[in-house]
Amino acid sequence: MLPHKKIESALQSAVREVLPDADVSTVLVRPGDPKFGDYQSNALMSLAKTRKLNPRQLATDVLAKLDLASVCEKVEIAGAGFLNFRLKNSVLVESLQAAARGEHLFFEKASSPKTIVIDFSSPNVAKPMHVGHIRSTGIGDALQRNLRLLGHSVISDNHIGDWGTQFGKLLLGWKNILDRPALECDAIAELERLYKIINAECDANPARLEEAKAELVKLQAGDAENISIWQEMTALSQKQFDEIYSRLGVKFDHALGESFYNPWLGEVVNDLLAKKIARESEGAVGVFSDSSLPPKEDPFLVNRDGEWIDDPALVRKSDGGFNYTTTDLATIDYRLKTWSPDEIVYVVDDRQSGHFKKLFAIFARWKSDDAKKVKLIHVGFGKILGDDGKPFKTRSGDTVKLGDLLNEAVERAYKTVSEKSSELPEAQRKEIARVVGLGAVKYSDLLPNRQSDYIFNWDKMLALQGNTAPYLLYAYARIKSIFRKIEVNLSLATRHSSLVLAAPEELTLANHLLNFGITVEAVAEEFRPNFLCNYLFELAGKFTGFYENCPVLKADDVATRDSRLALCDLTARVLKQGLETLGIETVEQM
RNA sequence: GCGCCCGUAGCUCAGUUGGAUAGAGCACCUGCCUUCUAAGCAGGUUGUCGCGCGUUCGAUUCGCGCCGGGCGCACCA
Repeated sequence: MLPHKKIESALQSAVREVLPDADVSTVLVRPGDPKFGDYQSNALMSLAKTRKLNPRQLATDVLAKLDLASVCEKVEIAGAGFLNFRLKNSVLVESLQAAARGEHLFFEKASSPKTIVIDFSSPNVAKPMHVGHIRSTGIGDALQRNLRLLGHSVISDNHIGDWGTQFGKLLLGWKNILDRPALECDAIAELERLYKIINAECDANPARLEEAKAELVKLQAGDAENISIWQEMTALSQKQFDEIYSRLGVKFDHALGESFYNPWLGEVVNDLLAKKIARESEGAVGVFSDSSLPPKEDPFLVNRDGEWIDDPALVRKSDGGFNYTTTDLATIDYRLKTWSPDEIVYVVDDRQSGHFKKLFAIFARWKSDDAKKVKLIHVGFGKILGDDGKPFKTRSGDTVKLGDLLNEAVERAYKTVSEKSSELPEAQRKEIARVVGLGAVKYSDLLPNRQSDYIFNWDKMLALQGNTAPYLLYAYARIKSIFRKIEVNLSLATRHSSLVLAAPEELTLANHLLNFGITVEAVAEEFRPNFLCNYLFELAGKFTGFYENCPVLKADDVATRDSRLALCDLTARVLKQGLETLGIETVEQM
């Protein structure tokens, strides 16, 4: 058990002795200001507050029942009622040695693993994946990796947009103006061309729009020719998706697109109608407010000029077609029946938060028993902006294609690595550029708090100074460089050497290694990969402090050298594991 | 109009149950390569945490009201 868990557990039982009815689940310890100790807890102050007790007195009482002699130095009460803990050096050393022996890597599997469906990426068929997809794809992948690391059973599902009104226009275009050679050359570009032309025609000419709608109706009715064309378009798009995902190293357990749920949509609407959850309105079918909430909190009401009016979620259009709410309801139902998850997590743009509020509310009304068994979570994120603070576009005003973006990142990284490390063979520089370029894009997207919009900046993400992927990869490469300079069997020997932690930089680094688990748990708790980014940046910084001040290969004696080698090795392993959890590869040299 | 999100150093952003003196990077200045990768490090300067009120022993964090910005608001997803 990791030291902070031992402290927590002892503290919780001490609290139970003093306050038998207290909920100790919030009695936690956190890394604190090193000046006060290695860990601190402020939980007693909030406990005292709700019970109107004197916080310092409560701390004193709890302290009297607290037995941590084997783990900590003397526990101190400070300020209004903080508890400060400082680990015994022997405990710190033993924890690192256990890690060096391969017994753990400073994190523990969840005590009660959950089954979690995570829904992310969701690109659209017949459209190029664009820069915006990096957000859902990168955050979603980092979260699935993080949750898996903690031992949860994760089912990732790519809810591809392979069904919907755009196919009416695409079919019309395919039948009338398809350029076969162009399709074979660049399928997505050709499909995009068809869509743009027909879309413009539909805007200008209502008759054209009717033609497109007719194609859509035929498709939805199962017309053989239209189905066959649709299948070809889907297959061509899947090739594009596979190529991007393979570059990004992103894997899905399933890719059940919208079309998969098509057979159940009619039933969903009929059931909603039968249960009086939905009703007809202006020829469409929608779910309206059930007046169970005050208007302000009711997702099915909106205020127009001082008056609360209906803002329903439509589940069937007046032309008989279905909306994405219908598909999403069928999807939740399918997922519950198929996987019985504890949670379903949607990594989708924050602008759709209104949709998810409605969706979750409808599901709770539709299948209230099932809804109690699952937590539906919308993990939203902000937009990517350009220098001007407006949505990130190319110079000509088009959306930036994801493939182009990745190419440019790798090219820029190649230029830098060729300048800085011209002595490396070209093939190796290319590989470094690939890892650094892709890592930089992913990392810069994961670093900001996901809720906020962020400004895209090539120079910043590829900079080697500051909180960037290249900086972290560089720290890793410097460690690996040390190991290249020693014999192989010596590096094996260090795994069993005993550690001596004496220099302040060694202690700081060692303590920080111990916080890896707290960090990945926080990421999983709040679905915020940026916590891990910041942890790794601090780790790299603390390693650099150690690296500058504590010679490893030229240490004064063999024991110190081996101890420091072990510390280097552990740091490298945590960096590698952390980056891998963010979906970022490492290089041995750069 | 109503709802949601945001407002922290000159710029870009962190800030984990409310907690101890609010932090990074960039930029600017000064140093450090006959010692493990200088793509690095050390030091210096930088704040009415949008404004006000409230809750609290304690508020950047919670509540209310303003101001400023973004997004959303029935047959697209």
